[in-house]
Amino acid sequence: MPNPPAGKNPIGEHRIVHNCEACAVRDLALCSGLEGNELDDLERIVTRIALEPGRTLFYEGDEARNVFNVTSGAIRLYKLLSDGRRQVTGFMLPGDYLGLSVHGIYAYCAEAIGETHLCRFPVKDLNQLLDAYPRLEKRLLGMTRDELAAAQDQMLLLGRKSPVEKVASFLLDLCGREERLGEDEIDIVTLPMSRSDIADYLGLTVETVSRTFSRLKTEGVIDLPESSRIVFKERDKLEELAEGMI
Amino acid sequence: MPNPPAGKNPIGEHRIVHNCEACAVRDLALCSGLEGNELDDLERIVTRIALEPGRTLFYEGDEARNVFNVTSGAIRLYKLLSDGRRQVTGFMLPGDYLGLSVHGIYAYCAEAIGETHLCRFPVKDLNQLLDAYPRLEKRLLGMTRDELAAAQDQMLLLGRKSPVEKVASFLLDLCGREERLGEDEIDIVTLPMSRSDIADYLGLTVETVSRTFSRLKTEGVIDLPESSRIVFKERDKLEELAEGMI
DNA sequence: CGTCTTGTTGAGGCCTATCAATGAGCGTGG
DNA sequence: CCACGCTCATTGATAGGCCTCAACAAGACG
Repeated sequence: MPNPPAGKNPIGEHRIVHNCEACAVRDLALCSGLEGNELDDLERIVTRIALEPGRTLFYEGDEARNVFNVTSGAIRLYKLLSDGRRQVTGFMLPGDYLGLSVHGIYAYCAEAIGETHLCRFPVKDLNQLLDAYPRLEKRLLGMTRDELAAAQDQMLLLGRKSPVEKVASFLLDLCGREERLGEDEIDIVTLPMSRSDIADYLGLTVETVSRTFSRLKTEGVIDLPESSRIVFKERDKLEELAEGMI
Repeated sequence: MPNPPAGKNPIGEHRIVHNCEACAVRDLALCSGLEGNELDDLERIVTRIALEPGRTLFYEGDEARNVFNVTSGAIRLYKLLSDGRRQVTGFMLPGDYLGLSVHGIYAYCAEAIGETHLCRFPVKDLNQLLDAYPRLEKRLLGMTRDELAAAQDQMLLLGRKSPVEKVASFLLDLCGREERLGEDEIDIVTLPMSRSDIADYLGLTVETVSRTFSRLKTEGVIDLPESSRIVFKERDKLEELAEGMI
């Protein structure tokens, strides 16, 4: 079931895996735990799309016609204040599901960070499947619940943690997620997002984020071979920092 | 519907309204939209409980055996850091549902603010009902989704809003919720929680919260006849403040 | 090689946290 | 009934940390 052009680069698309069975995020995504008919029916309503870096998937306030599953790349979700202040509410990595809507309206903006591939499901069709396959609905509930729990952790971070604690938590969290994706380079994190994205995610400024990275490097807790690669040199200390135990 | 002693006093329990049909939060809670058999079965597994002020319902990390629906009073949900810093992640009012768990473990602490009544549902029993009644599962998904959207708003608040903007947003939000509960005193909000609760909810200190209330009062935006009663004198301005438009 | 974007580092000021004192409300007990 | 002590809220003074502004460095790209 190929394939849909998006962005300027439709060529990339036919390289995308076409069937759920072989999908890289098979065990993480919405489709996790489904079998046979369920998967076939899901596949019937899915469209694979690709986004080039910086491309907007949807805006807060748009009519929520679709939900998505990231299969590769990364998406930033964010909300804006009228004067341009931005809060990144999440980074969606392969396996993550996005498209939260309230009253049929998207609750945040979604933008591709790098080149990103997603599965797109029309809400209308998906709702029918939810009725037919309780397991799918349970999966959706589970993913929503997990995301809510993550949001609560983030509230603790935003409201009560210091900049170092925020950065340490962020790095460890990202590391955990990359591990779950099968990245076996333990203790090395690759940051797909910019300092400005990180700052807006942690409720800080770019300068503070940058200074904090530098400080952690100076103290020997991390190494920073490139600006987008973090090596954990003292994971224990990082974990203590993240929990405010230092 | 009087009134109930609590905590140590199981006697209170039988005084609480016994049937969902007559429940005050019938249209807000988990049970909203259910009928006949569904409601009967739900009623079969429910226990009404009462909590005195300050009483803990459960701790973060406890095994999550139950979920709850607030029927009267108010609950604060919070998370703690090892050194005692606290982040209140939400205030649960009548009609709200609580008991979020991940891997069967509660994701936050829950404490009664004032005298509070709740419906308690054993997760085990509820899960069986979810299988039998898709509508109930949809309702649960809907409530979880709404709460996730609220959490994202709160992230924006915590990460990017100034103290005045935080307080203004908080007051308006609370007002909206009280209105939905049928409080018809428009433009008057009764705060069930302390300044310290508010501070820990907004990522501020008590002093800053107090100063901000005073400032809003001085500027004529609100009135403050008692420390727990807020009168909106210029709602428009408050709304502008909340969205950072001033 | 120049330009643009992104990241890092520096200097300074403002805002909020901190520390401290006072005031208000409430229950208890004299 | 009022005095007392307790908790909670408010207000004041101070200081420290993060943001702001600014300059510089490092890549990315044509």
